[in-house]
Amino acid sequence: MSAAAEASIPLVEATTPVRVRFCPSPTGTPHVGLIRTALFNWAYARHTNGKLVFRIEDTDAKRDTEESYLQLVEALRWLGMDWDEGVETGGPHEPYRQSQRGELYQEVLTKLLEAGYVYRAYSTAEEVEQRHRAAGRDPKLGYDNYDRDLTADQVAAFEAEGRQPVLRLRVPDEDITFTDLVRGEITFTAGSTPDFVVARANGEPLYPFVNPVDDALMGITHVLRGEDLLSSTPRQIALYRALYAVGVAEHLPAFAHLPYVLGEGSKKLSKRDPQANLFHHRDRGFIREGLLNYLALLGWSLAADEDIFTVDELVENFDVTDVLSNPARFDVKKAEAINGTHIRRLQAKDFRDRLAPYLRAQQLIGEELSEREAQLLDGAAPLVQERIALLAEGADMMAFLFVADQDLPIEEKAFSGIGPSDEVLQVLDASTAALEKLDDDAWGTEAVESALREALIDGLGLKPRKAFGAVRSAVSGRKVSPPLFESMELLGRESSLKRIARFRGLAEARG
RNA sequence: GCCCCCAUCGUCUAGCGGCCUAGGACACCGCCCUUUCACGGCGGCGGCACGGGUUCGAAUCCCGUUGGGGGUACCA
Repeated sequence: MSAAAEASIPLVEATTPVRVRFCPSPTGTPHVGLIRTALFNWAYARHTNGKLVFRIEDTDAKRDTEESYLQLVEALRWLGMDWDEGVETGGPHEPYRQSQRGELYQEVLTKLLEAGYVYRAYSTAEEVEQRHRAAGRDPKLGYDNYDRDLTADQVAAFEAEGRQPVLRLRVPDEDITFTDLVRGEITFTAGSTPDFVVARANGEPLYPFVNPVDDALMGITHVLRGEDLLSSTPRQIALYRALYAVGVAEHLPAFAHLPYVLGEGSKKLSKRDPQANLFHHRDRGFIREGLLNYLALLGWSLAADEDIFTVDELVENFDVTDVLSNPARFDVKKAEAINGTHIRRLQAKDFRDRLAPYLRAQQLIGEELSEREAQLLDGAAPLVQERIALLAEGADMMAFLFVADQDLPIEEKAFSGIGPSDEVLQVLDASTAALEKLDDDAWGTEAVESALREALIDGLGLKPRKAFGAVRSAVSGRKVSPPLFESMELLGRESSLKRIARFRGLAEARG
């Protein structure tokens, strides 16, 4: 167990086929930072033609939930990040949920214990602190490695007291250095890593143990994970060396610590913050192309003068070594802008299909599209596609088409800014007169436009900006709507006239 | 306290010793286009945290300071 022997664990080589993993704990709804980590792992696997393993670290029964697990799976599937081995799909290293790998951990623990890399520790936290005080050291120093070399008598005495020992790894008293793929060489000074607990007194193995053990067992070559785990790396390296010595690990994986995703201020985006919730963004109408593009931009970039790229371009160009080491703030405005660009790039049919669920969520259309609903959706989709950044906005913007004339909500703002009341009535009357002259079969965008222009611009001498405001308010109930004439064509003659009449009544009543 | 990470416009970033009087994107502000809102086009505002080195030359390398963040658990 000499230091030299431990240090001889081979590193992963450039030619080693890449095996990365995504190993979340199912505690709560998927966080965008976590998803960004998944994305980088996935992109790296695909870029290098390697494998992505999807493992679940559910060793904390108190916090893990099945619902959260299901959400994780749903999240990856929605975003199109497929995995080669893992939960749901299986693979050569099953099972992929740590809660089902207890026996494996016990075997490894036994090997380590027998080889002397792990030892039984009986000290309580209070005793450790007392010893620090007695020696004039800072009591907050952490474990003092006291139980490393207990004599047989001491052990017997503790056992006789009925004390249940935890298991600790013997961490070599030397500097631990490794080369982080995003940060370069990092050295943790000797003595800053106390012997840590690998298994509770009741035998349950802990995260700092099971995570590297599974990585070793599953042949993981590159560990791309959050920056928060950077400081646990020396412990893991120490463990890896021991695992190598007992034949469980064949190499030390390369590490890459990805920068944090920050929220407001300089704090890590909190799980409590709605911005952190992946599904919140989906519900608002982010599409996978847009969200993935934005998330990738948090720490990585494709080119100096282009922020927009496809998932394929990401995969083709992504390399962990290009990831920045400094944290990035999650900026919804920019995320939305990028999403809007991707929405505009969608094929008309594709856009229409992706919009439908958002209309359904607002109960504007049924499960099965009626002929009329399909017609409205087909007609209105191209009208909103270039004016929105989120799908939910699109549904919102075309909602007026899907409600009955008498039920159309008229926003308060729809009455303001469209001119004095008598002028509004005049505009509405002139519009009605002009539109009534159009037959049902003559009704169309062009015809409506020329009829209204003739009546309002030429007839009443109004500026276009002024002229159509009242009609827009009447037809859509809003100040802002998709293009008016197209909207009226979709709505139809009868409906358009009814809405104008209804709005006229409301406007008149208001005085 | 100790250990570790980070530091370019408000934000995300390009930059990896001379191409930088620092480029792009989002946001913001003008103007143009225009039936609203968007889209699109044009222009503007705005940054190398600070101090020392190294070098003919530093945003780029080194050291320090300051400021942020993380860890220091029988959580993950």
